[in-house]
Amino acid sequence: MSTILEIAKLANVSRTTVSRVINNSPNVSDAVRNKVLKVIEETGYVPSEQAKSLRTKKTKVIGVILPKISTETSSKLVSGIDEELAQFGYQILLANANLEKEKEIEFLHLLKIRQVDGIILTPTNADARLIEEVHQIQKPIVVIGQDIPGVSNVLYNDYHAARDLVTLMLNKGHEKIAFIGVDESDIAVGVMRKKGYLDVMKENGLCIEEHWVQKGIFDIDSGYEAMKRIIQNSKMTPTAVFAVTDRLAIGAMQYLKEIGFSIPKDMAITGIGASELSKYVEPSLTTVDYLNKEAGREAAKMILQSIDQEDNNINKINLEYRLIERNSL
Amino acid sequence: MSTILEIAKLANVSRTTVSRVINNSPNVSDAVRNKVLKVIEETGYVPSEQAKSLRTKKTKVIGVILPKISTETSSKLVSGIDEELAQFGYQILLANANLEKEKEIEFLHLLKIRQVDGIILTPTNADARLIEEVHQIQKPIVVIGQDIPGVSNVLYNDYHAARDLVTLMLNKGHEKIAFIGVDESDIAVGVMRKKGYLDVMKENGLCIEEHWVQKGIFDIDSGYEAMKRIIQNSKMTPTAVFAVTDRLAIGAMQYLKEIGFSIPKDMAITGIGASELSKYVEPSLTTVDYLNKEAGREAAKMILQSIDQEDNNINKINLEYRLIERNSL
DNA sequence: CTGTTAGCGCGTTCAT
DNA sequence: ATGAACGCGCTAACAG
Repeated sequence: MSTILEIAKLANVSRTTVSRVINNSPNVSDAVRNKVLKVIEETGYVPSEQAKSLRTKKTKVIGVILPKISTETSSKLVSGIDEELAQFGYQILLANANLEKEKEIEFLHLLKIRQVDGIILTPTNADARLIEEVHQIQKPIVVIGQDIPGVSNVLYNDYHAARDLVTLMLNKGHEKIAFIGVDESDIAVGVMRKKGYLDVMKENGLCIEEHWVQKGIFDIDSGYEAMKRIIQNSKMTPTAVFAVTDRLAIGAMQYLKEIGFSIPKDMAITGIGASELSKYVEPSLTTVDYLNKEAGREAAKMILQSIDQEDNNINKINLEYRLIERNSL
Repeated sequence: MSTILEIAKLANVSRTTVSRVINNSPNVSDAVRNKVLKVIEETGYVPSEQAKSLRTKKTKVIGVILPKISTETSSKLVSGIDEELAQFGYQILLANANLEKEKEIEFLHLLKIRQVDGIILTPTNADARLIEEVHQIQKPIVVIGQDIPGVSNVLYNDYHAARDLVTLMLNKGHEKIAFIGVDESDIAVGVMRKKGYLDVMKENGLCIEEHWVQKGIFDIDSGYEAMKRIIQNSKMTPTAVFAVTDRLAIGAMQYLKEIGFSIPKDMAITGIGASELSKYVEPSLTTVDYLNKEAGREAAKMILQSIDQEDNNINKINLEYRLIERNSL
């Protein structure tokens, strides 16, 4: 790896001039410019982004903290983020929290140390600890999916999506609707989607049997187990289930099929996420599409904006969602 | 962002001493050490990884170039890479080539100027241009999925997997077997899997009708279209199809279902990849699992090794694969 | 138009 | 055990 100084010597100019050539400064004579360019060409010299960053205080890198790296949601999100960032020469430094709350905070620090220009955080919780850390980061940051006060947010409309789905079930004639959720430290998925369910049920004077409300984690198996508990423990078997994610819903379907239930005749079912799977399972799953890629794009736009303008005005946007009616309901 | 100098002043010591404390040098008296640590604590000072890298020539960052970011394969791969790297404090700088050959090369350069400690490349081709660039990178590099001479490789056993699959079809009594592949600039998927198919057919004295061999890109729709062409143009309708990816296979299934074919009775079908989808489509798809996460892990191990040992010995490993027999055959 | 001088924030001899 | 001085590779004043 040659340095700018060597190029300068070889071209018989000062380092400054070489720097000017590299950065397309207009104040260089064509003769000198060509001479320098030629030397650069010959030596295969590439300037160190490293050293450059040290001076300019800009790294052109955005840190992205994901809850779990190998999920369809993350995948789409990153894809959207990258699409937007790439246009402006930014790259993504990945951090995988792997569903551990502590790691989210750890990475927040690590990314700061690495001098990233901005951070996009997708947390699975909205705990006080995290909120505090987010506030102390002193860097452009946008949080996806959890409403954290005082910072920019890209939010899914969890509450309304859940309401819409449950309402749809009601309209199809279901009254005994069970629920498969996740832990409530996750405000968006755990609390808001559940609230949507509870509110609609309440508003319609429908009562919910104790065992109808179950909790899983974010995978197919736990959906299977949750459904099993519903079937085995309920005094009155529900006619429909609302699962807060597609995977949970698909796990539930697995169990139902296993015990010989026909879907949606014996049991209707819905999920959230519009995963690719939801389209191809039998029967295809009624769900809502959160447009994750769009979310990623928006988050990227917001972070770039706050980097450019150096303003600290926070803004929140609520993403659209799309109800996809299919055959499981 | 405070600097090491400020800490030094506040603690009434030299920058050197602060540096020693940070790096756990033994040659510091406990009194001084505690004083410095206290100041660091109070100010919330964090050393700049940036500046540090400039001196040490190590960034603790590995660049990862992916063919396409939002695919299950990439997802698993990155997950495996990250799992391994995280243990040693390395992070991933992501680069999405988006199936454009030029971008793979572009990113190779970009990652180099960003001073990453190593590069993991997953190309979709093995063109001369790329090979040349890979050789000139002067950085630890490992290539996944394409056999590029002169560098370390993590390889899938494309040829044998294809052979196994086609042989399996033969054993089930099929003789008229069609093929859906991809472009042959992709040596691994395009050439080797096709060769596996052709060889087995030939060795068994089976002839292949012209229209039985079709090509798609890496998505479901193109599998649908390819299958359509096979059905519509073939003089003799095949009884089985071997698609080189699950998505292609699933697209083909879509078309077959649409025209009322029953799978596997009227037409058997197999894919490659063991995507989550393959498990849940109806009927479930016979495929081979390439253990992508494992591939990522291996690649990460190899890159770390060549960083540590500064040896340039290249090594190639062939990954195991697992045949998964399901109901589409 | 071009060069000189000064750092950016840190680690590392080499003295003391 | 501590500190002064130097340099990593680059950009940004300020002169000329």
